[in-house]
Amino acid sequence: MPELPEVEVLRRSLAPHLVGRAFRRVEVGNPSLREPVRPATLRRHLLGRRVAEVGRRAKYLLIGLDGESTLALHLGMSGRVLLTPGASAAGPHEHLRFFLDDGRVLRFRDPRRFGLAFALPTRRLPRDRHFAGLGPEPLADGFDGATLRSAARRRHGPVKSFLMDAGVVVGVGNIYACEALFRAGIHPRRSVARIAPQRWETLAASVREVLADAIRQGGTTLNDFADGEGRRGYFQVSLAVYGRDGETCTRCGRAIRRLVQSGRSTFYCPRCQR
DNA sequence: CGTAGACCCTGCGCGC
DNA sequence: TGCGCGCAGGGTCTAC
Repeated sequence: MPELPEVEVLRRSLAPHLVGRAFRRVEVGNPSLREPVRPATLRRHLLGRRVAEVGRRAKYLLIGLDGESTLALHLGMSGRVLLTPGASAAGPHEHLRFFLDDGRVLRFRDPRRFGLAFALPTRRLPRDRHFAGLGPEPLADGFDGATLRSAARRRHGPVKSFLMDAGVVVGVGNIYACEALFRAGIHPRRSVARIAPQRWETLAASVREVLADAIRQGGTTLNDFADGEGRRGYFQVSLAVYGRDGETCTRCGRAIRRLVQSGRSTFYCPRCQR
């Protein structure tokens, strides 16, 4: 479900409600996410602490507590985080519940259980194995064509897989990789060794633009994405290629095609993308 | 070293 | 209606 825009939309929806709140209780249902949830560790870091900030790194939601500890949540493919007014019963696949001092409950639901939830001292975060190998944030200052071009040195393979490599740039998943390549007019199978410097600039700009547009429109709700208060996104109506196999290209009218790269579907326009 | 494929898990929509 | 298949927004590990 979530790429960078969806996590960012979630972050923005949660921040005003979480900042200043304290954690009263932590309940763990099924602890077997991608890595086992450790209830005792969560409680040690969270209980009695107040939320100082709600941040994001790559596709991780980072809830900072009193500047000392951080709760990291990753939504995997099917994760959702919801803030509800009261302590109603756990819904299906609701694996975590965080009870706040204002009576509200932060709930983590994830049917496929590819998600993650862990807490750690904030100062250790940069060296933590989940974050240590991550590339730059595409929406931060300094991300440009040169960033991508230098990451592509001594590499080969298709540009689409390259864009989805979190060591190159974070937050770009299957939807936005397809959309950015369409905007840049680059064929997803093109080798990174055969992209001219100017086209790297175009691609970097396209990545930033498509992510920013998606955030502005509340993210992409293909199935069930919603922010912390249950509001759905509407960027899906702006998707130019993703999921549009066989439909016409909005720019040239040719049929959008689908192919498979590294086991993932890729959608592209055979005329607009070279 | 970098890259491709299998794999983790559940739910949904489709064709038969 | 029921069933099997393919597919799904992510990331990691292994084999080349």
